[in-house]
Order: sequence, then structure tokens, then C-alpha cells
Amino acid sequence: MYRPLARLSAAEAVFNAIRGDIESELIPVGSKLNSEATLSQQYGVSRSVIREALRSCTALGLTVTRTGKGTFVVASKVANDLTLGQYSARDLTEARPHIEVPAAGLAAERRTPEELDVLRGIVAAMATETDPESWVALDSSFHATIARASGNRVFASVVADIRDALAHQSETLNMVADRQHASDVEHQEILAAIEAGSAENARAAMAHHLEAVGVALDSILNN
Amino acid sequence: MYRPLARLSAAEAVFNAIRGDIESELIPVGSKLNSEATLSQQYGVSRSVIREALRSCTALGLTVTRTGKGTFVVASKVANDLTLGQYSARDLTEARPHIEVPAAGLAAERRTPEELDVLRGIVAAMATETDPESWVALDSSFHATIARASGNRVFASVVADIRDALAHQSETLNMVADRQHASDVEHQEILAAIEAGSAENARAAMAHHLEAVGVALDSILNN
DNA sequence: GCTGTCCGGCTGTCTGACAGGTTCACGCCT
DNA sequence: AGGCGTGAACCTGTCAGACAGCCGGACAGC
Repeated sequence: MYRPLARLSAAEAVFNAIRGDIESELIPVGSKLNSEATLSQQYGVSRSVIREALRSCTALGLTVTRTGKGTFVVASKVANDLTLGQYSARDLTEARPHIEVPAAGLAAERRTPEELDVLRGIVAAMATETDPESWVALDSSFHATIARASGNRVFASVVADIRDALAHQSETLNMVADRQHASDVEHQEILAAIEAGSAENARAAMAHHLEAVGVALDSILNN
Repeated sequence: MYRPLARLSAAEAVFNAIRGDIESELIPVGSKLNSEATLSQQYGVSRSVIREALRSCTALGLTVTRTGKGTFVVASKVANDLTLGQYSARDLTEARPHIEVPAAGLAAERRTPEELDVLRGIVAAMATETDPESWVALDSSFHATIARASGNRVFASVVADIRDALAHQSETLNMVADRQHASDVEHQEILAAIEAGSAENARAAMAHHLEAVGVALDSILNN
């Protein structure tokens, strides 16, 4: 009575199998999948098919693959903010300096006294904040406020988007513990430059800060 | 001042490029991508890399690939119900008969007079309904009511899930125009069997209905 | 004890090949 | 002339084998 639909391709079948194992947590988050060669033998298909299946898992954010090491499970289910979180950590880290550094320079020249007050308040609050999530929220405000203080609506809007995306990434939180104190110091330097009205120093301080953050994120992504 | 993150693999780079073209609607929805061999030449990489990149697009629901025909753009952005819409049209069509057919049989034996009234009302409404979306909603109610009438909470729950997922798929709507009248007739036959208390006839009528729907969906998926 | 080097394992990519699905035009038959 | 089958061209799906580059650990030398 029942006629099946078109056959699944081998790659789809393997993808379904692996995805099922991951979503059922049969393969727990954090663990390493078998090597492509091993999976190839296990499923009785060529390595090309395995790679395409893993590529699907990676596209859905279930796994990450690192050259020379293997493929690792990073989530047991598909994140539902795949749409909104359209920026990858790499995209963000790469783009930030190009936007936030010039924005900091403009902010040093154009900031109002009120904006300075806000920034001082944020920096002070961060120094005593111990909860990582709250600290990240303050960090977002700090950078967003500087972008607004640049007087350029494009910078303000883009930085707001970037901060929003960053706040939704687990790497951000993982990084806080190591970077919190260092970031506080760097923030103070940025603030000082903006207070002094030195665009050059503000750009340098912001560049230094983002560089350090980028390095930290990089090491987390490749550990 | 700025050190880039780890290089993107060729497959990731090509994926980003194609995804960008799709999301910017530079490659409009409905159009066909160049063949894998052609893309291979265009991007200067091997066909394997192209296939992995396209596999990523397909995993995100941006494209579908059909053997012997090519790869087609089906969405300009990643759907945000990738999580919820965890069932593919294929999954649904494949599973439905195994659940709804026995449920119809049980419903014929266990339905209450009140449930019969509800079903009659739905069938009557569908016969005069012209708006496709409203018709689909009634269709969902019809199948869900039968599942509830089976007296088996598992069937009721599963069918509700299935109907919910189906209602969110564009293929469902595309199919209505062609199938509406035929489905109305088939629904009447199912209702008649359930009214008569004939489990055998109810199963047969439901099986026939789902078979016809499956064929229609199949032709849409492979047109 | 520390360091540097080497090796085995793994991913990233390429090449070439063949099977099977799809389309279309050409030519044959009616 | 019109319908029909058939084959050629093109496309995706899969396979096997190969090699470069990255990574981790073992092992020898200082």
C-alpha cells in the first residue's frame, strides 16, 4: 500500500545517522567523532560521502572540524538563532577592528560630556562586577556607547549588531574569565584617551584591546 | 596591527561566496546554480570542494540538489524554524501512513458521537472553503481529530506534531490547488467508514488518501 | 630535565573514473 | 505530418587513490 519516496543519497543517510547520534546525545557534546577514514569503514562508504555528511553537521553548528585533529561535537541540537546569529565568531573578530577603531577615534573628538559620564559609569561598574554575564552586558554597553559617541549612525548601528551577535556566542562567555581584568585595564585606557580627546590614542587603545581579545578568542577556537 | 584568524578552507570560502550570492538574491530563489563542473572551474577548485560547499547550503535549507538536474535555490535566507521543523517533507510523508492508518482504524471503533459531529462539520466546511490556508487548517483538524478519536494519546500527540510540521512547509500549500477536490472526496470516504464503524474500511480509505497525497507531494518535490 | 626532531595519524584537496538520472533532438515508423 | 522511441550530452552520486600540511606524542640528544 505504501510506496516510499525517492531514496536517500548515501551522504544524506550518513548525515541522518550521525545527526541522530548527536541529537540523542549518544555521541555527547565535547567528544570527538571517529576519523573520516574510520567512519568510512564503519558506514561502508567512501571518505567523500563521510566528508559531505560531516559538512552538513558543521553547517548546522552541530560539529566543528579542525585540521589534523578531527571532528568534535559542539552542540546536541541545532541552534535556533542560526538566522540571527548570521555572523560567525571569525566574521565578527575580523570585522570589529575595522569598525570600532575608527569609531573610537571619532568618539574621542565628538563625545559629549553626558556620553563621557556614561562611559565612566560603565567602566566603574565593570571593575566590581563578578558575574560573567553581567560583565559581558556591561562590555557590550561600553562598546556600543563609544560607537554612538562617534556621532556616526552607521558605526552605532553596526556595532550594536556586532555586540548583539557576540553576546549570543558561548565563546564570549568562555573568554571572560581569562580576560576580565585585562579588559578592564584596556577599557580604562580607551576611556582615558576619549576623555583626553585624543583620537590617535583612542584608536591605538581600541586596536590594542581588540587585538588582545582576538588572540584570546582565537586560542579558544583552536584549543 | 591586525592579525587575521586561521585561514578559511577552500570549501568554506566557496560556501560563503555562494551563500552570499543567495542571501543577497544575486542568485534569485527558484533559479538553478551552475553545474558542479562549471562552478569548479569558476572558483578554481576541485569538484569535491564545490560539492561540500553545496552540501552546506543544502543543510541550511538554501538549496536542493536533484540527481541529473542540478542544484536549485529554494530560499534566500536560512529558515529560523530549522530547529522546530526538524522533520523533512520526506520524513513526514514516510511516517504518516504508519501512524494515521492504524489510528483511523481505531477511530472507527472508538469514536464518540461528539467526535463524529466534529468530523462531519470539518468535512462540510472543507467542501466550501476556497482559501488554501484555511483549507489546510481544516485538513489539519480533520486528521488531528481522527487521531484523538483513536483513543490513543500517542497517536493523538504524534499526529498533532506531524500536522504542525506539515502546516509550516510550503510544499503543503503548493499541493492544495491540485489536490483539494480529490482530498475532499477521500475525506468523505474516511468519514463514512468511521461513521459506519468499519475499521478495515477506515484503514483502507486513509491509506488510499495518504498514498494519493504522497504521490502528489513526490511529484512536487521532483518536478 | 628540557628541548628538538621525527613519525604516525588526521584533515584538506585534487584527479580520474564510472554508474545512473534527466533532457532534448533526431530520425524512424505509422 | 505527427507521434514515438532512442541515443547522445549533460548532470549528480559515489568511489579509489594520492599527496600536502597540520597536530600530537614519542624518543633521542643535550
